[in-house]
Amino acid sequence: MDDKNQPPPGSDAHSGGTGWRYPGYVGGGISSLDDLCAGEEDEASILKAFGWSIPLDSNPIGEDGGFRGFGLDDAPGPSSAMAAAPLEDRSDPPAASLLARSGDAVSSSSSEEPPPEPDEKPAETANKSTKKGQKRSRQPRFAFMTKSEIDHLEDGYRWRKYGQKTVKNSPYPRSYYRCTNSKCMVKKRVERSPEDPTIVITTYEGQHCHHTVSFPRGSAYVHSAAASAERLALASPQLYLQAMQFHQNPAVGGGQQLPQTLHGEHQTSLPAGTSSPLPTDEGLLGDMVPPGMRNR
DNA sequence: CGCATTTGACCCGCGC
DNA sequence: GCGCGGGTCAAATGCG
Repeated sequence: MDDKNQPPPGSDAHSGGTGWRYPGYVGGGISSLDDLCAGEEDEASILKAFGWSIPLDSNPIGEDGGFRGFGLDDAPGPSSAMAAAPLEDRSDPPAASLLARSGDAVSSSSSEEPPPEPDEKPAETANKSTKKGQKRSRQPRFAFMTKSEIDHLEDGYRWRKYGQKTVKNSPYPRSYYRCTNSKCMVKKRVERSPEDPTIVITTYEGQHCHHTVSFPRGSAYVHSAAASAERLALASPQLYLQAMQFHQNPAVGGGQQLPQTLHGEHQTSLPAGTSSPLPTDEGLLGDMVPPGMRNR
């Protein structure tokens, strides 16, 4: 433990590019963010919202990296492997498997879908075992890879790091973050690909039940395309999907072009794994989607 | 002072 | 049953 977390000095945050894939998305289920918080862990609905029952194969995007993302034309990045896929969780060789699986049978795992977790909290006796025994509830997860110098990409939410661990098949530590919103159970794991240190693998677990925190535009805040992309995917898979379709069939989007912020510098492989209303954050949309595409 | 990060310990599930 | 490895906790520490 000595390495990581510190972006190389001078590294200007983002760089590189990637192509990406996504697991497919089935909308619906949650009508508002508040529903999520209200339900406080209504895993069933969350699961539905995530739509993990959709096989990765349904991915409209071409095979391995065939698709390179929002008009990332000259994306020099390894257009091959960027992937975003529902994770089956545990016992998986992090990056390697993620990459490997992104192309094939992820469907089986996703369709298998983690049963709404019996989650019958055993007598919530406020003892230690409860905290931990809280049954490592398996919330749907999805991961995506971003070629970036920095580990913790800004995504519009505030995260508190609660742990860091060295993982077996990687020389890089894995960091664990939790949304600072007390009612929000979303977690996030960040690690670097052992194969390509320039790639950051971010795994989200759960879904935000609140809007993004203020996003200081124009500030020193890292406001990259990648960050925006992440936020978009997290906040609105539908929109995200549209954006993707748009990319593939410009006609869908009225032939407009995607914002330039998506060209160059930082590219992110994204999933469309969540379902929730759009964030109130206009900035994000402004970056990601042409006004005409916004559905609200 | 409040909040975020660090870090060692602990817990838990899984494979052997 | 045991050991391993991943995930989480929580006290200590740092920082704005």
